[in-house]
Amino acid sequence: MRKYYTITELTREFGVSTRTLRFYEDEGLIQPDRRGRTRLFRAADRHLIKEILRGRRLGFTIAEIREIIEIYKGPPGELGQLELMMKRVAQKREQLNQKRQDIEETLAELDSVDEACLARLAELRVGT
Amino acid sequence: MRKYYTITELTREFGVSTRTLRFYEDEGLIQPDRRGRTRLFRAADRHLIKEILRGRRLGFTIAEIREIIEIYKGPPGELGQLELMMKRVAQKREQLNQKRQDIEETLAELDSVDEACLARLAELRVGT
DNA sequence: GGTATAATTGACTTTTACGTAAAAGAAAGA
DNA sequence: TCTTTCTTTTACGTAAAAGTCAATTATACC
Repeated sequence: MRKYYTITELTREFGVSTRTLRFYEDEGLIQPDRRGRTRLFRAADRHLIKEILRGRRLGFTIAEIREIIEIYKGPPGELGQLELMMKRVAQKREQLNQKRQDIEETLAELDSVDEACLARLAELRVGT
Repeated sequence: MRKYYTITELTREFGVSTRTLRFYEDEGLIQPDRRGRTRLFRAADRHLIKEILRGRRLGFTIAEIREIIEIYKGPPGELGQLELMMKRVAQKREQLNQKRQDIEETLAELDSVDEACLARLAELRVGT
């Protein structure tokens, strides 16, 4: 287990710019330590970055990603808060299910395009 | 089968603005007919809009959505083109598989959050 | 101790995907 | 005919998510 990661280590690992990581810090998504003015990222920050980029790939906005991250921060103690949290989880789950369905549909269409291509290729080989 | 849809019919059906549909036309994603200056959308346009919005939900940019739409336009005749097309299909499939994996991971984390919530609820009921 | 190398902040710019407002034509109902 | 209700084009505006550039400041290596 390493203690700290530098910002450029992480930009290389994840293929993002330093500007991006600083932007995520400004947005409050990560809170790296400091030694002087230099940022020191811990494993927790690194993990958060992974989750941010995952959300980004799925087309979530920063605001939506923030929601997801706050959900991860663990269940609160109070009853009302707990119910609110579970409602949010249910909402996110619905969004994700919608996206999953969108993916399945798109993949199915790509499959049929692929088949059509193969069919056309076969025709060409026979010599249309 | 209806012949034409007006722009507002479609905005209501899909919950988007007229500006959005005109924007998609400017971008060359749809090509509605005209009667005078008024746009008349056919079933094919309506179907394309569905696919555009599906891509949008998945976080694809307009450029990426355009790529997908051009793939749908059916296999070309020439060999080189066919191979290029199949390569593109394979690329899109990879992107979608990545997104699917992202979704599964996120859903799994939401599941464990949910469990933690339920556990905490049970504790509260017993009276911690 | 000088000189690359890496990191910082701050400000300005850019791109994407529309929103919004203005001005005007066309169709439809009272 | 008057008034709504749609629709159009043109043009400018904007929010999100960084990119880019400049001016500094440390750090590290030789």
